[in-house]
Amino acid sequence: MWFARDARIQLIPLESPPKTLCFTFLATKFGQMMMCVTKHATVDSKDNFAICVLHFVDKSVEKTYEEVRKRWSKSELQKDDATTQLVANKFFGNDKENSKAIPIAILGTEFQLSVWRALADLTTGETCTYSQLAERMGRPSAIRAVANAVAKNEVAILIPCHRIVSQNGASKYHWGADLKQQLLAFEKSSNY
DNA sequence: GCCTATCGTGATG
DNA sequence: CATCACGATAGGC
Repeated sequence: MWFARDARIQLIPLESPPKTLCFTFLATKFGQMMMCVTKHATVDSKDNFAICVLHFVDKSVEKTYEEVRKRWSKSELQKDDATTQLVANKFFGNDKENSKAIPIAILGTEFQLSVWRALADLTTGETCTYSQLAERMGRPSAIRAVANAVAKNEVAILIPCHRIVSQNGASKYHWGADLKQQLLAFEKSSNY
């Protein structure tokens, strides 16, 4: 499983943590991932599921689960392969047409939302430094704060935090700097 | 390489 | 509330 190139996303701010999160583990091109989806009331449609969490399993499923559980301690995590897989197929299927933007439910401060929205503006393969991003947001001196917010992104790939690199090439990543490089290399290659 | 300015967050009392 | 420590930084030396 992988995502369509230039997939469009729709960010839906949450006012409070969802009561329940359905989750499953998915096999992807770059390894196993944990995905959580939630019903949200903001969109008026019958299939109103939004993606809430998309984490790489870099150590073990237990570790990943534990991390997500801690972050979403107010929500009940419910193993639900069927529901989650349904959402995944709907938006990530190879043969699906991605006419619809992928709904992503996010919970964060105003500042964090603005950082994540800025991330969503980056195109596939495009990179940007932390300071450039800060400047783009009109907060040129809030570089460290921007980095903090970038690091707290819960939805890997779709909210492309891997496209932010440091000015000297150090370039850290929550799930490993090497994975970040792989992702960027892949985005720049022609076989996306 | 080390030093420091910088600023939003979360923890703590 | 007030304070504090902490970064996926950057720039000066």
